[in-house]
Amino acid sequence: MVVGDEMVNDLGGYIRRAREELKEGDARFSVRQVAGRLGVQPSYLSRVERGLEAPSESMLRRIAEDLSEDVDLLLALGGKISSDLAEIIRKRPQLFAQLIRDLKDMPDHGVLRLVREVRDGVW
Amino acid sequence: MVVGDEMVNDLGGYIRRAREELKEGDARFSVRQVAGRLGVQPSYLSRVERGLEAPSESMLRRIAEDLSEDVDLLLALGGKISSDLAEIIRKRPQLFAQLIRDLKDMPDHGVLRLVREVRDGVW
DNA sequence: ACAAGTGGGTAGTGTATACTACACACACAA
DNA sequence: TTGTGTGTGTAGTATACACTACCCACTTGT
Repeated sequence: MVVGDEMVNDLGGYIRRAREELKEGDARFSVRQVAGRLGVQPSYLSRVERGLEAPSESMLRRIAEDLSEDVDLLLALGGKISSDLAEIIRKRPQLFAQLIRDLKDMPDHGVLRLVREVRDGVW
Repeated sequence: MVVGDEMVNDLGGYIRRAREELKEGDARFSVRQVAGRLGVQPSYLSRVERGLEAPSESMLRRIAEDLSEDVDLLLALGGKISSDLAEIIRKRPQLFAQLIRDLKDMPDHGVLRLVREVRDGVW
């Protein structure tokens, strides 16, 4: 046993709901078949969906792809941050640390405006 | 043995330089004494400084404090991201993912301008 | 000569991570 | 009633992480 038989977060529930939804009308989304495509044991996927296991980043990526879910969201629910983002931050740690901490309490639409500004090359 | 006796990054060298510099004029910054204050074995600190060990986040925080170094920088050199930043990102993963990826290639002064904008509440 | 301090070598340890292997109980269809 | 599919329970495992404990060789001051 791994995580102490205690719930980890709501990653599992999210994955389960996503899979079950896909399963309506497509039998290829049973625990067994998804697990098969992921290359893991069905019981493992089952435990993940019940929040008893914390999958690795690469596993979460495979799950996200198979279920057509957003990778960053799934990683976040799994308590991880995409390694490419981590690398970007690690290259300029103080700069990004400052920015991110300042953005902590900014509402979504504020951050989004910033994103657009950057995108449109206002700088 | 832990890391395979191969260099991990330049975290060790950075720490060593910082410590040696402090040691000029203050004998309280020998490997032994610093290790003592950190609550670890001298040989462990020695291995860290030679890049043979990857210290935990809390250890890096203690080191940074003892040597008056920047925590975010040391964490970055150690391949980690401050857990408070990670948490901020995990709360709005897609939003921050987009922003950070867009900022990847922006020069420092560009990001800094953004930081100032946010700080001055331009939004 | 000796003590005290310097950095370093080697081995071992407890705990967590990220899984696998196999078996079980139930439901439904042929 | 056989077999095929569903999800799940339990146990075990290989590897990595983050250190500790102890010993060693060398230098420096008295």
